[in-house]
Amino acid sequence: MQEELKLDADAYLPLRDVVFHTLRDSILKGEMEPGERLMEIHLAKKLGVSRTPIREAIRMLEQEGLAVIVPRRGAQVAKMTEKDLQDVLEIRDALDELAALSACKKITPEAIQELRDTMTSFKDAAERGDVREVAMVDEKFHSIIYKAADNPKLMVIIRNLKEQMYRYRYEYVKDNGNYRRILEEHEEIIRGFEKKDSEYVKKMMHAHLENQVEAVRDVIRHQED
Amino acid sequence: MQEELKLDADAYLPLRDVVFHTLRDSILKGEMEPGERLMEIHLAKKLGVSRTPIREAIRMLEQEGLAVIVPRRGAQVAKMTEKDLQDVLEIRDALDELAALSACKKITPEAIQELRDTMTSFKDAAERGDVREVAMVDEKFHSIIYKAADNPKLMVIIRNLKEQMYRYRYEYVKDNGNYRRILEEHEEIIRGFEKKDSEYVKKMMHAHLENQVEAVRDVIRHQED
DNA sequence: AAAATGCATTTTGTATACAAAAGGAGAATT
DNA sequence: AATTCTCCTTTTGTATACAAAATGCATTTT
Repeated sequence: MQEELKLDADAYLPLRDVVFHTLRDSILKGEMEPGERLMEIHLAKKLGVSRTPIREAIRMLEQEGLAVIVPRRGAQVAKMTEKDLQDVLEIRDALDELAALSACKKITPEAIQELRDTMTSFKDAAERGDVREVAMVDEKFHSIIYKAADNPKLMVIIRNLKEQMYRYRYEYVKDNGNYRRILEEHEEIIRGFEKKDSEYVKKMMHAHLENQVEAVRDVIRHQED
Repeated sequence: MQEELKLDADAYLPLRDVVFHTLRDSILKGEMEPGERLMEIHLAKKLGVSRTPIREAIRMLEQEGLAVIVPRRGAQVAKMTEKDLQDVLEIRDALDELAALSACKKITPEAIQELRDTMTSFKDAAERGDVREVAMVDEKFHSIIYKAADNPKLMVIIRNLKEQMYRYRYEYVKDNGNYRRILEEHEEIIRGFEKKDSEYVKKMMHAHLENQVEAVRDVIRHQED
């Protein structure tokens, strides 16, 4: 009796969440382009639900910075200028530094081992040329650090910022030439954690982000509006 | 004909915004306490509108971190533990540093003069014992810096974080003993801007925030749950 | 007495209806 | 030809109705 209690905890999901995830993925994958209008009735018909959950999902998207709502005029997929992106990256830089410093103080040997494990997965995926996997492992590496920083609110903010850049980031990890560099930087960061050398970690984390900055900037610069 | 076009631009405000502001003020003023339930029908009757704008307002409050929604169970005014507050302050510290550094690079002589002007207003208000005015002027001082940093997204995030602390901050400025210290710190920060000395500004800004941290921590520590 | 069950009530989730504003196309005016 | 005006369509804002889940309480059961 005791074992089968725990049947799928998220069997029920409010429609607004389903719609939210659907639209969010669409936007992040680039299926819906920046500037594209999000019309309630249209989306409602397309997804087979009423306007209510659509409206709520759109508001959730706005909260994530993925949609912009103008009263009485509806919502559209958020556009980003190069300046916007630069602004976001500046904030991420500051917050990743904070996360790294906090993590440096609090990180456990187990978490450091986890970081090492991701390195192995990263190498594997890189050798296999599995781009999606590489991206996920990279993501995981940083998640471990955020978790070690032990500041949930910080995590939420960083996740939000990342999401806003996500659309423009795709290209970066694709570029195989970067794998080696990323790997080395991760290595350095781990070393910093082991030595509990805050200043070192800080410097390495900035350098690590700096490369992404460059890459993303290229992507956005070459896109046509 | 030309002149009377521009009659009050915000004559029309969606009800959701009106409700949002009403509830937000209630929460910030402490009229609605942390943990208090936000029930749709109840609020709708109380404010004389339907559930729809109430729901949307509640979702906006969640976005600001002032409410917490649990699906199928409704929303309540967000509670904050000391740890939560500490986390928020940590982030604010990092972002205020960023803002100050950016501002230091970009600030104009005019903006510096504006900062000086707020000093005068601050002294005035302090002498008159006008607590509300003191708080507003202090707010303005920092707003000038955020504006000079020229990063709208940063501004939004900081405003959000401030809002989450607001309820717990009231007591701080009330304490007259702090006026002098605040004034001196502002003075130092301005000096840093004038010298374009990033490191100095950074140090002063941290010190400035540190005092708030202490004060707010006291407040939350002495509150009963 | 404690735990489990069932029922009534409350509350949220979703759909739908109607009102009001915005947008666009074509006719009328200059 | 350009501008204004009017009407029609589209779209959002708000209210309301109904369904489904959660909650609380009394009752039953152990």
